[in-house]
Amino acid sequence: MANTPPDLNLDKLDLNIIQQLMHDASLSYAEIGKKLFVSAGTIHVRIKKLQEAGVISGMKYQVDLKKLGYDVIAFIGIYLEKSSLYDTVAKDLKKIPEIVRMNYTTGNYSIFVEVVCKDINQLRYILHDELQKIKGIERTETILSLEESLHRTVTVTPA
Amino acid sequence: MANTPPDLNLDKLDLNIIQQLMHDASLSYAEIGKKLFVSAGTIHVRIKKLQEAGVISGMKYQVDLKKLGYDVIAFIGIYLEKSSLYDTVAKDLKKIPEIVRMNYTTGNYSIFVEVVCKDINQLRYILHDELQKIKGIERTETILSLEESLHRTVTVTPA
DNA sequence: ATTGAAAGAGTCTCAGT
DNA sequence: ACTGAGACTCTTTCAAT
Repeated sequence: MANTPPDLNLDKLDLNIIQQLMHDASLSYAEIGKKLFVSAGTIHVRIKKLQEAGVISGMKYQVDLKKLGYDVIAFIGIYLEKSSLYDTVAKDLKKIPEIVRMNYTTGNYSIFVEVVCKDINQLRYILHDELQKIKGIERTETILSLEESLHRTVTVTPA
Repeated sequence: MANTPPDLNLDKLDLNIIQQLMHDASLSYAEIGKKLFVSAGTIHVRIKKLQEAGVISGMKYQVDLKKLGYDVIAFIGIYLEKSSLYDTVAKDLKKIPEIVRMNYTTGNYSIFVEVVCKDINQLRYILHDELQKIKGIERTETILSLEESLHRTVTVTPA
């Protein structure tokens, strides 16, 4: 359960590169280098090192899911009959493709998930048909997002 | 308040391209084209069209925040004194850089936010010092993530 | 709308410092 | 560990279909 070894000896340059790439992965090495006053080759070496260390992994396009008809974002808090059922329930939840995120949590809920789906009917289907079938869930509480007013990534630049 | 015009006339090819790129933006046009049995030029034209329509926007690197020392993910449900205070409270919340996501919600809470920070001390600081200062917040409820067991994106491939 | 080829830009490797 | 230049690959444009 111990955490990943924390000290990767990342210097200011590494953190600055990460900060750039986590916001825009399309920047060229030359562009990043220019901003940070080093050559494109150096940026290349650093990025390779960061990838090998697993600090940065793949790049993904941002997709506007609303434009694809996915209008509903909901958060669902799940109460378990026994908290020892976490593993088995988690396994079943993962099979539902609309569940995009799942956290084991403290507080009221044992499991907290995020669902993205097309409309309220589909959400009802997930809540009433799919979740009800899973053994070990006592009850659920749904928080429906009416508007997502912020979605960004944390700033990692050194102080 | 009306939604974005839904019909962009996306065909199967468009959806397949989106599906590929939202998982791995580093694929070359030639690679995607090979998988989908069209030329690289066609992929290029389609991606350009999708970008202009805003269906896909920038690409971002995935960053392992744990390896950078960000060990804490928490969800905070916020109760407002009056729900009309949403705009002004939202504006103040956005100033806190550790708040990475914010939704206006139904259910128990009026506002639901996600926080990413380095340790529990920093979380306490955000809860006790930063949030307390914001006018209009009645109280908050914190859900701490002990483990993130799933984080993926919804599947958009046509049925 | 799709294709294939040519021009331009970016990545990757490596010898030198 | 950083640099700069050459080899290679990818993106971008465009004339033809």
